[in-house]
Amino acid sequence: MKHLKRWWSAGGGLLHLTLLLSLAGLRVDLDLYLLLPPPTLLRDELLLLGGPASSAYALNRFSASGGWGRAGQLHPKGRELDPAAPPEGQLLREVRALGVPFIPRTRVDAWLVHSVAAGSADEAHGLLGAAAASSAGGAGTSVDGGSQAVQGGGGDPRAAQSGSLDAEEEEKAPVEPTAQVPDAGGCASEENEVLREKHEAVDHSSQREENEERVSAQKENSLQQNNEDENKVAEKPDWEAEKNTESRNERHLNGTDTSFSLEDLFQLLSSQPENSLEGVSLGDIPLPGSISDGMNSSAHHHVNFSQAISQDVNLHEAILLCPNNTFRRNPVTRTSQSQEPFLQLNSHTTNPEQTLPGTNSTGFLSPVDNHMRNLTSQDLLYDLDVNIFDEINLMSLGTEDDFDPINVSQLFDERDSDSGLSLDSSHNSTSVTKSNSSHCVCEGATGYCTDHKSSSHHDLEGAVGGNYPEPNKLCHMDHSDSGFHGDLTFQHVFHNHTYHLQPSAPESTSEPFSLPGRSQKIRSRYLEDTDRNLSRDEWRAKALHIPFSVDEIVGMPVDSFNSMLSRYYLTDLQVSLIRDIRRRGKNKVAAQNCRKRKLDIILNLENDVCNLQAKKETLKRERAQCNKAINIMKQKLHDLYHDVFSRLRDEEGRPVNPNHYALQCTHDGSVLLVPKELGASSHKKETQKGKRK
DNA sequence: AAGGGCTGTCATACA
DNA sequence: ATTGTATGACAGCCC
Repeated sequence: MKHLKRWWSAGGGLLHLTLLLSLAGLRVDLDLYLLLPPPTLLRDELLLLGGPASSAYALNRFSASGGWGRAGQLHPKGRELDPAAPPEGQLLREVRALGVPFIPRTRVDAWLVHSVAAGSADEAHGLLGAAAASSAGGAGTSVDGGSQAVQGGGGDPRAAQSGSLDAEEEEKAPVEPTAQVPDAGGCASEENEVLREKHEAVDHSSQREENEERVSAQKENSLQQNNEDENKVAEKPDWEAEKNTESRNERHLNGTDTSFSLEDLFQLLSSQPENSLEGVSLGDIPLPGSISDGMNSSAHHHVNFSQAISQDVNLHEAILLCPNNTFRRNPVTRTSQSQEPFLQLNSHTTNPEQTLPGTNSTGFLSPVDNHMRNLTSQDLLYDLDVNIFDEINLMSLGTEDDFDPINVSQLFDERDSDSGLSLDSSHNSTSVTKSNSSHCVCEGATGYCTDHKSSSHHDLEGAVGGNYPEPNKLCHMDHSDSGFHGDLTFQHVFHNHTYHLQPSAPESTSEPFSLPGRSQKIRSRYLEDTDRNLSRDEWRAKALHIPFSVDEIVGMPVDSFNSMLSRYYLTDLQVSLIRDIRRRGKNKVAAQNCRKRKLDIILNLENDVCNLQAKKETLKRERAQCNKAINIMKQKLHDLYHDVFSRLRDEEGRPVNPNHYALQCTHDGSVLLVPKELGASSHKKETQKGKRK
């Protein structure tokens, strides 16, 4: 934390940092995510360092803060900004106001957003805000404060600053510590204190006063204007953003990529005097290619910035193509190692110097860079206040795709509550799909999805885990392996788009986003619905940043499952949750099978009943027929009997009385006329003899 | 609003 | 002892 404070307090260092953040903000959604370890590892490393960032601590903070009180400061619904909400960071709110997933997936991502938004980097806000807004609104979705900042930055740098500052003040004004949010009140005030400290670290009081005056005047029109901007942007066709991406990809594929790279930006910025950098916005930078072309019209500012920000690929190109880059690795190797979270931790520590070789060459970021270079990973992690990490963690949770902190808190608090959502609910047609992964692959060498739809993918799939490779493909985690390589910082690149390509995911369906003609509102609605369709376990896994998908956890063989648990460095809480997810998932499938089986049994029994009833009717008919035949035969026998007796005569010629005599058949086939008494007795004797035999 | 169906989850027993 | 499976019971959601 002291390093951070040093950064904040040191003017030049702060400028460098803010510029670094600004530049990183161009790829906050990408580069920093690549360079930083997953929060789990951060927390674990903190735990190893003796820090209180254990899972239990996190949970305690979680519960102590009123569930997701802190995270609740972040608007669960991106577009519906609550003016009374506590400060969550201007940039964050701007981005979230865009309704697009500018999502800090890592704690440091969130920290970047949070820190910059805290007001200590106002001079960079024009850059970062515009960059973030453009990054988030890469598909031409910039609205609200973000668009204001961007539009201001496009024409006049000062206007860009003021625009972003205005937007910031607009957002901050209603969220003063006295914000009337009961559930997050305590946390809000606490966080506001932190924000205030950060504000005091950098003196922008004069600007703030000016802006506050403007805010009071513009406050009334802000919401209306935001709505207008939103509607305006919402009507922008999707093909516009896709067109930019396609053109960029085309240029990249043709090897004539003249697009604006971060390396260019570094050089441009480094060529500027440090003092003048404060007023630098992207609008001042002569952006080559289509970007600069688009800058001619202020009406296309946010689009141009989208283009500029969408050059995130070029950051990787700048890194990958750097001649000093000793950590470049062939894609196969990177892919093979792209799934190891632990390596992301290493990449985190190597981030400052290894991921920005161009900055070293230019010496642009030397103060910060040197400072960062002197820091070990433990220093960085230990110096960063654990509370910050927890905040960031919650923020990152809260900012991920309309994340509803209340829901998550309920997920943890109310074990008995049922979401009523099946796993398949996330696999329905509205689920985020991986069909867009091909789009990501086309992004070029980085293979990273830069548009917001891809970002949402990462949130939905990456956070929960997406499609990780089978454990046998995973690199074995070895903390003692200090010989990490900087190229591991790119693991997420391949990791992300690789598991997007995994065809095994049952939820893979065609993404509606790829359909032309759909409005941004539909997209946002779609994202919201998609998030809502996340099952409880998926939310839980997402909340704990478990790097496996629920389907994987459930469907994995026990050997692979145990191997996976042993290979990954997971907290007890994560392991417990994974086992619970597996148990619940298995049991859910078992219950489904059980019910299906029960239904089948019932159906079979009903069929049996029907068949037996039919058979019974048939047997009844047969019995009736048999009885009828028997009666006929009886009648015939009776008639024959009387006919025979009518013809019989005794020795005196008199008719034989059938009541006194009976006809008896012998074994030799002859028929005897015997008196009934003798016949009865003889019959008895024969039967007795037969029994004796 | 009541009720039935569906689903997820838990507890328990058993293999 | 652990794990998976089966099933009754319960609760929540939806129609």
